[in-house]
Amino acid sequence: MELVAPPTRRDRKKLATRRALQWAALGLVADRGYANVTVEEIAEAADVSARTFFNYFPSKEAAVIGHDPDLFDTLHDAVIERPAGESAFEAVRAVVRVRSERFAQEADGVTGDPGEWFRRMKTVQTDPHLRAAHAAHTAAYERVIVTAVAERLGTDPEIDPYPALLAAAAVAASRIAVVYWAKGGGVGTPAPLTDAAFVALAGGLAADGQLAAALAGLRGTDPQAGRSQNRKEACS
Amino acid sequence: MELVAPPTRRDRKKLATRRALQWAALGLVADRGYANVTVEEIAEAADVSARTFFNYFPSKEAAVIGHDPDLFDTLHDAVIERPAGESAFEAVRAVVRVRSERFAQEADGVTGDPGEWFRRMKTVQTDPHLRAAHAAHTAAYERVIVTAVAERLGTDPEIDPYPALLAAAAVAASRIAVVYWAKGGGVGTPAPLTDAAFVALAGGLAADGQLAAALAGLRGTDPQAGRSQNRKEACS
DNA sequence: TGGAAATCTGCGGTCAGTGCAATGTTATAC
DNA sequence: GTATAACATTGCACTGACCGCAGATTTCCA
Repeated sequence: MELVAPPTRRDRKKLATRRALQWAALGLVADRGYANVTVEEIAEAADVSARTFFNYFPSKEAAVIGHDPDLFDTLHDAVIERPAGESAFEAVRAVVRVRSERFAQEADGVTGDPGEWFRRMKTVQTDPHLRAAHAAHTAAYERVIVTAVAERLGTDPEIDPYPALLAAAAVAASRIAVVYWAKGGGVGTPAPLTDAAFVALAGGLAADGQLAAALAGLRGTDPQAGRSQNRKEACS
Repeated sequence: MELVAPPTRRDRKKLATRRALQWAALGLVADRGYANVTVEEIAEAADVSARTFFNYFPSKEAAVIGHDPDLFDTLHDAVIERPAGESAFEAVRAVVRVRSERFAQEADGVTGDPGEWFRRMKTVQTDPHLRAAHAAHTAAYERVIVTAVAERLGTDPEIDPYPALLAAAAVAASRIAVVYWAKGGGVGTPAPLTDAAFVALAGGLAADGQLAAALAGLRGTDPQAGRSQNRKEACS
């Protein structure tokens, strides 16, 4: 009853194994830290052999991060296929916004436990090794946007820096919005924060005055976040 | 005759070994690709044991990327110690600008061969593994700026997203400026490009009109860059 | 000149990641 | 329903990154 091709039993098993590995990897790492979990243990928890693990993910990092093999192609196409009337800026904003929303949906979706999901996300942002892996992933994301924007504009990204700047701003806005959305407890969707970050970045970071509204939007979404810490504080 | 402490023989040897390892790593990787160079070969080329390699660098990547252990502390302090009259925006811009310039100076400095230096930089930007490592390094750079800005402003970066946005924009501007400066052959310093990227990012990405001047600045610096490619072109 | 301290190195070990070949499982043709 | 092709799983053996340790060597300083 699917749209394109009914997924066969093989496909279903494959997807299940993939999810099991990913979920096991995240869980174990959240419990014990990235360095204290072996691939063998992850595979064990998902009830497959260690060798099979590497048939699904190219590295231990990839399983924890949750690398979707054709996400990037999808994003590329999404930028290209936005209405021709839209500026590149609008097209990228729309695509990134949708991506943030879909990402947030996973918090509820994968299991019925958003709290567990947030715990694991926090791990990814905390562990040094995983932070590095995530940064690499984000950079790849950005590269996809660069080439898509250049293609859309018909310019050569090797010469025209505009696609690079736009992609950097867009990906940064998305990334920061999701982080602060999660810090605020993950209420609703990060889309308004994404928009606010876009406004802040693209509308003029320097003009502190005109920035206030956008930042108020970013801050205001998490009313329960304690302000006890909102004082000067050195962080080592 | 140094300012703080006369470097002892030990220090000099240590620095020399460090540089030798780094230069050997970059050279071998530029020749044969990251995956086709072993730590043992790098150590061999620098005339130390493989075990000693890991006394200098925590990983193979670090040697190629050229991780300076206390660069981040320096940058943190630089942001803090900018004149109190400056806005955070101006302070960060100044620090990032200086950093870009200093980075560019290495092109001539390390050896008398800037061409060789550019060849190796290109490798870092081309090889997937090194791109990932570089992205991770850049993310760490950005984190340092975030905490420094927050400290300077006396806000908590966990709550106030402004430091994160500013740092992201600054680091992105710096990174893109250096890349396009290098693509243009590395004439002069990347500082004007950094400024232009700052203007583009901070002054309003969306307003295509007002952006034209900044981008013209970015493009115009490499007059010899062939415009034969400056046509529509899909990049797979 | 004689230690004290830092550095270099070899050794043994763990674990990530890969190619290969055997085995098991699912899909398909008849 | 069975044969067979296609694909997935697994074990095995191997390379190479990386670390802790302990002994040898070099550099420093009194």
